[in-house]
Amino acid sequence: MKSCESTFCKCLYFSSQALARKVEKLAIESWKPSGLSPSHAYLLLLVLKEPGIQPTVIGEQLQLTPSTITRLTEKLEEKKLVIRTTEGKLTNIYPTPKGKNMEPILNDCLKNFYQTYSSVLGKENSSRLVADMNTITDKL
Amino acid sequence: MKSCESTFCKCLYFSSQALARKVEKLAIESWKPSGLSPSHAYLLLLVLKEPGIQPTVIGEQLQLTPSTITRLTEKLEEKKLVIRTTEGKLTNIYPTPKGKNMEPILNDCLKNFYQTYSSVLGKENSSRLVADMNTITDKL
DNA sequence: ATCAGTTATTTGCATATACAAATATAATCA
DNA sequence: TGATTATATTTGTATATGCAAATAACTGAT
Repeated sequence: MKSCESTFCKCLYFSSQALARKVEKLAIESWKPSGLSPSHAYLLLLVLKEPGIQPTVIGEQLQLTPSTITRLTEKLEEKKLVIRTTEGKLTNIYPTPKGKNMEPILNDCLKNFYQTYSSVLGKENSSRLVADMNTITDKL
Repeated sequence: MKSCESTFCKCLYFSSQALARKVEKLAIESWKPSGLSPSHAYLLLLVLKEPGIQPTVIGEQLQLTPSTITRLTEKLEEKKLVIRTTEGKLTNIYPTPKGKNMEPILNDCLKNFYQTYSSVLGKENSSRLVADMNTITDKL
């Protein structure tokens, strides 16, 4: 499957959407062993790295809106991987023991994902691309 | 809003998702004058360029699945911008007169969108980025 | 101490998209 | 010709995500 060749399809809209979808597929594949979707997995990784982290902070890190974080967290809570404690207007999210046990497998998945795409694209290329995309995201 | 700075957030998954979301927002803004979402607008542009084009072909061009094309087309049909005619297993999609009238405004939106992002990023940069992203999408 | 404004989180609703299954048609080959 | 396989499209269902509004709590000025 080649990318679109017509004039107007060669634009940032398609390129970015199409790339994101392809990468998402790859990511879903990579995280299958954990039983989590990439977003859930990244959220859990973040909670493991910073136990007690708050939804807003997670949202900034993952570049997702607060409501999305709420939804993702709910699901992780259902699966008993994290717990939320609320005091005042703040909510803290902590990993449960079950969540902590996931750490090694999550790291494996992450490493796998990284290796898969960087072997396809080359380490240089892929990290340059990532850097470029981040720069541009910030600029827009 | 700066991009994520933790190690594992600096990966292709986040970069591509975040970029796609930002670009989508920009695109939504650009296409507002047409009253269509970017996907609908691009689909209509394609139908205007190739009247009678088939869903499968559109899907290849826009890099969306057939079912998504069906859904997008349905909405354009509701708005009386296109019509579908089915003979045998094939479906042809044609612009209606009302759809044809949209062409100038759609082209304006397209031009606007393009100019907005290339003025932010620089013409060189943005077309290189698009090219890179397409290459990588094809490789993955 | 109270009221206005600000911040953090959640909820209700809407959208875009995909996958898998269903349907319908066409093509091939024995 | 008839059976099987392949192709095109649609439908049912599920997911991720966002926006806007609702809650709830904190902050600061008077």
